Amino acid sequence: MHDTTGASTFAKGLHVLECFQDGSADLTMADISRLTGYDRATARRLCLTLEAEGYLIRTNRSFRLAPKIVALAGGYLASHHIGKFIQPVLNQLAETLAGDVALAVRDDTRAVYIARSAVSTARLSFGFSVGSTLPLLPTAMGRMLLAQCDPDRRDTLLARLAPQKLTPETDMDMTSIRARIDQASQDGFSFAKNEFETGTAGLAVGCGWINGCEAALGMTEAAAHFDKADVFDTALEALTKAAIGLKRQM
Amino acid sequence: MHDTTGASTFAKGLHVLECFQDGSADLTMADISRLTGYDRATARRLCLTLEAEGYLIRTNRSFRLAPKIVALAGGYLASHHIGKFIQPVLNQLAETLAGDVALAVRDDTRAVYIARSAVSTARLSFGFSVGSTLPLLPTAMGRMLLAQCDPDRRDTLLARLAPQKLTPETDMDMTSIRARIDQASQDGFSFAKNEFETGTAGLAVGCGWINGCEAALGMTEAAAHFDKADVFDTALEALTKAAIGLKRQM
DNA sequence: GTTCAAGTGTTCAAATAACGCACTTTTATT
DNA sequence: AATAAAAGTGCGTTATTTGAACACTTGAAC
Repeated sequence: MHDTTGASTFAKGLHVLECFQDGSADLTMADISRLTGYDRATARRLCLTLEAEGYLIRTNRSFRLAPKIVALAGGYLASHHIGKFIQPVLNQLAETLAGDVALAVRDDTRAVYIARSAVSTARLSFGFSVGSTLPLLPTAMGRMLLAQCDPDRRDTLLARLAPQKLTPETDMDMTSIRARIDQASQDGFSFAKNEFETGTAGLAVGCGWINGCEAALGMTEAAAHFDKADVFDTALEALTKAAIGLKRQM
Repeated sequence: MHDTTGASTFAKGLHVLECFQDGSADLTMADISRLTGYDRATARRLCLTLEAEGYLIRTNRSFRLAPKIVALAGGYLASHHIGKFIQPVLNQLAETLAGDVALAVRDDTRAVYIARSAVSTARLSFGFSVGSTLPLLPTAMGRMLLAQCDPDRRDTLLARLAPQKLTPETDMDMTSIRARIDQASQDGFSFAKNEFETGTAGLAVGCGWINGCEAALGMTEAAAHFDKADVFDTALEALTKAAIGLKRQM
């Protein structure tokens, strides 16, 4: 039975690469065989190919990602002018708000940071960087991204997603989450506090589409920071303005 | 003739992905077939697999990178604590120097930016981002990376590299370049001006190794900026101090 | 030092996935 | 309408991938 519309060996190899996605530093061939479910011999061939092609580095018996993968991501960032046009806007915004801001796009059921800026006086180092991912349901970013999807797409996605209790305050009720997304769609912004990580809050506004992917611009801060209404309003206004500037360039 | 120590189909697929590395926005299947030399049918199977796995997005007949590749790069960055520990140091440094700083590692014959920070008052937007690559020979970053290689590795690399005339001032003499690298190795820093891009200069210091890859910390500025000796000295000192702080965390 | 468990390397015949040609269809251009 | 370039399809051939079996290495425990 031939399926001439795909290369299954290649797909398997990509699955091996994806094992390293969540930052798990070191994986042995045996780990990868278990994670992917492929035979040990198969996992071995794929790992060796990745090593030969410069995507993995081996030390003793464990493999790690090589920086080559970052260069590939650079292709995405360059083709969308992230360095040249987007990043300066985010730097400006971070300084204005004296905080931590990021631009994210939706990749299937998660948000991916594609640019980020923070001032050194930021109260916390959240540990996010370009390439960091966030779940869609419990974050302002994620909800704003969902709010930007057309209704069909949004329904399809929501049907595939189930809330996970990340903190005591994570909203676990899909009806309620759906309502917040609808609200975000109307308001043009979304706010979430203590739902993803206790003590932190996020505020996000829509930012158009990047090559067909919904984009959102957001700010992450200590939860208490947004308590004063004027702080919230200032941030929202600055984000909104910046988003308009960004949309013009994409 | 079997070679059981590799998966050639997988390697071909990776080569297809690499076509998008240099920021070429859109490629058709025919483009990819030409670029890789693979039969059109082969290129098609690989492209469709990449699309199905979420790495490429198709619009009409052209493919572009999807943000998923950025999330994979995030795995590299997270496993090396770039967001949490390295980035804050770079932010601080960029503010101190009121400029554009970056941490790069060597990936074979090029430098890859793995973190970057700039203040919004920076005179120019150089257009670099995480994932941007630089040639090793005509840049301060690249020379500093080569300076950190052990002599054997350095020789092997230099034998594979040929200078390219990027500006009228690009040093094209390998003997001279080799001398500058030796100098960098002794001094602990490297400086290059107008060799990569007219009007810009770079200053870089060594920054240890990240998972076996040489790393360097550098600053990019308008060429004239470094003319005053005290500016140069201040920058060098700040870079050196920051590099020591970074090395402690890696 | 010995034992054991877990991981790794190697081989080979069988299975099957990939190949690439030839042909058709679609799309854009003139 | 005519043309060229790109994309999609089917299929016999080929060669790559597969996975079980066996051997080797490593490191921890005792």
